[in-house]
Amino acid sequence: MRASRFLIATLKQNPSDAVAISHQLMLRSGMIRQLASGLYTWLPMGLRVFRKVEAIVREEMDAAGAQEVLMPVVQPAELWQESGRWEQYGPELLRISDRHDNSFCLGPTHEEVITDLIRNELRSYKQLPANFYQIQTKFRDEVRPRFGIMRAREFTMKDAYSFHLGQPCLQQTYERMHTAYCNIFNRIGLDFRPVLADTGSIGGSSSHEFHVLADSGEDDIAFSSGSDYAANIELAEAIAPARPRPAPSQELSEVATPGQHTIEDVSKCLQLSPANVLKTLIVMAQADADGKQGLVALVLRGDHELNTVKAEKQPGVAAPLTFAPEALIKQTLNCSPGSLGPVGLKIPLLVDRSAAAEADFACGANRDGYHLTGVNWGRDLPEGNVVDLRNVVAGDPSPCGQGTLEIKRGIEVGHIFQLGTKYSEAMRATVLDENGKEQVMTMGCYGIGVSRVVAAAIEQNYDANGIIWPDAIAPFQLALIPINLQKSEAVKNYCEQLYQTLRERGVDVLFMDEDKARLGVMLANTDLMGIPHRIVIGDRGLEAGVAEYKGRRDADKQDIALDNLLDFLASTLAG
RNA sequence: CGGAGUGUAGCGCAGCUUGGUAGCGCAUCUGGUUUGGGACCAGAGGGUCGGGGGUUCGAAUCCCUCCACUCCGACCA
Repeated sequence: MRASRFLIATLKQNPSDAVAISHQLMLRSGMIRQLASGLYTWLPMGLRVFRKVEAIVREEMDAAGAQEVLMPVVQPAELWQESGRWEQYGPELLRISDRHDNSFCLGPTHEEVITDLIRNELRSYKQLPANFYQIQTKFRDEVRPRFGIMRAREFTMKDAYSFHLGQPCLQQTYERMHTAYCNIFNRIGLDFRPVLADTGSIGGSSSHEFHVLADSGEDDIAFSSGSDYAANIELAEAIAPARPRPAPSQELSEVATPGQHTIEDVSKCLQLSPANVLKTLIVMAQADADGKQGLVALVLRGDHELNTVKAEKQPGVAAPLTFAPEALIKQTLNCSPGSLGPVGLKIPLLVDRSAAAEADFACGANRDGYHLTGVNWGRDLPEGNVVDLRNVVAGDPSPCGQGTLEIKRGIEVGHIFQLGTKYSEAMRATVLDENGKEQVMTMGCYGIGVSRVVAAAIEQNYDANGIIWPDAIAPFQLALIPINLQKSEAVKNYCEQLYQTLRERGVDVLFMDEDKARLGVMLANTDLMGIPHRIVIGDRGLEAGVAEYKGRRDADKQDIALDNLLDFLASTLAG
């Protein structure tokens, strides 16, 4: 490609409303422009990257035996009513009406449409397993779009849906997709991890997320130092401490702690470590048959953080997890939240494993302005109902039994689920089995955020000068930069010839052929755009028989003999 | 949805308190000088000052109202 015929829309200044690195660099390098909140146009430069990601995803999905389809973005309300999600899905689902006043939505995902298709097209168990995918625009009316492409309202997703008779068959395809996803992210060249994940609102049993590791990620991922165990922190199990609980050594006593409400205040005041001060959180209980909601107390060590996903899965706890309003706590328990404790509390108690292993601990006295010290489970209050309630922290023993946990930030770029029969059941997607009996199909679904991968790749690969693309998805592999193109016939002839040769060899080369372009501007632009390799050709070099080469990550440039240049590039670009 | 903020040339901003000819830097165009790491000189073009309403002789500036966008939080495949 000739730069003179290609939109290079780089910006020197950073647009003021971009915060995330990828958002800033995508705007500055001329990859995208914002149209409205959460809506972006892909410029030629950005689209080249996008297409390369798409191509890799497509190749690996095809190789894994999936078939490509393309389903509409606009979907009839009837299908969503059939699955029950027309009501379940919140305002994220953009609902629209046509001129006949029929209801539709913009698809945030395509389970309903594919299930509808498949129930009509597949009749026999002999056609299973089957896996269909598409690369399609999705729309989710996010409460707060942010970070540019990373969390846009309109985005592109590769979504695949598999159909099976029975769990074992689903398991096989699931594993095949797991492998395909690893292949995809390896080929793109990202540092990523598959991690165990919560299934969230899509439902189903087993689930893995694929995370690109980057400090700017929105998710916390827990890894074992001793095995390949990795899980989203939402899910990572905090196992009970290995050491047995020490025997009580102190007497129970009540101390005045006026005005001390937070764990920090109380532990300072009592001169105890926060780990030895238990906190008591009051949440709403599941409604009983009459629709009445009581309260449940959650007890954790002061230095630990409540894991809401774990808490709302506990029997008796309302989902979604809702903290009890302060007024209700005062009315029911006669005490403010800052002085609550598990001793003598008249509501159900759920005790975190680590909290249950504390002896001689402090906690609220259930009397405003007072705390208890020297409290011991079994002696001063009944052993509670001990469960896993907290977020793991770095240094915790890994639930796999080997090593300790380490925590890193990740950007979720892929998610695979075993859906089971949630949609096929609701929408009666069945086939005849070998006995001629109707069987509901078991489903899996597998997503990759194609547009988000582009942003995530930047979050993981940039420096002060701009983007550093992994070779596999760079908009151009090589920048060809002439010095004094308009003055030097020698430079012009050499570059034109090299450009032709490289094109014939299939190299994605960007020839910076604009007459008046200055060297500094070209170098700054190609760095900003993240082109992984560059060659500079000037009169001095030509006279000396060399071209200057620099890799985007290299500290120094190097001279390459012109005789050697094509071979050098062939091996460098391949590697 | 709660809190905060911003809308003035393609981008980044000043001007608003105290109403009186709409400015600066970058970018763009023309001419010239330059040319080995984001040049310089001279000139030019480009604005419904987010929209509507009001006050006033006069509104970017004061008042009312609507809209858009951003940030923090809550939320989230």
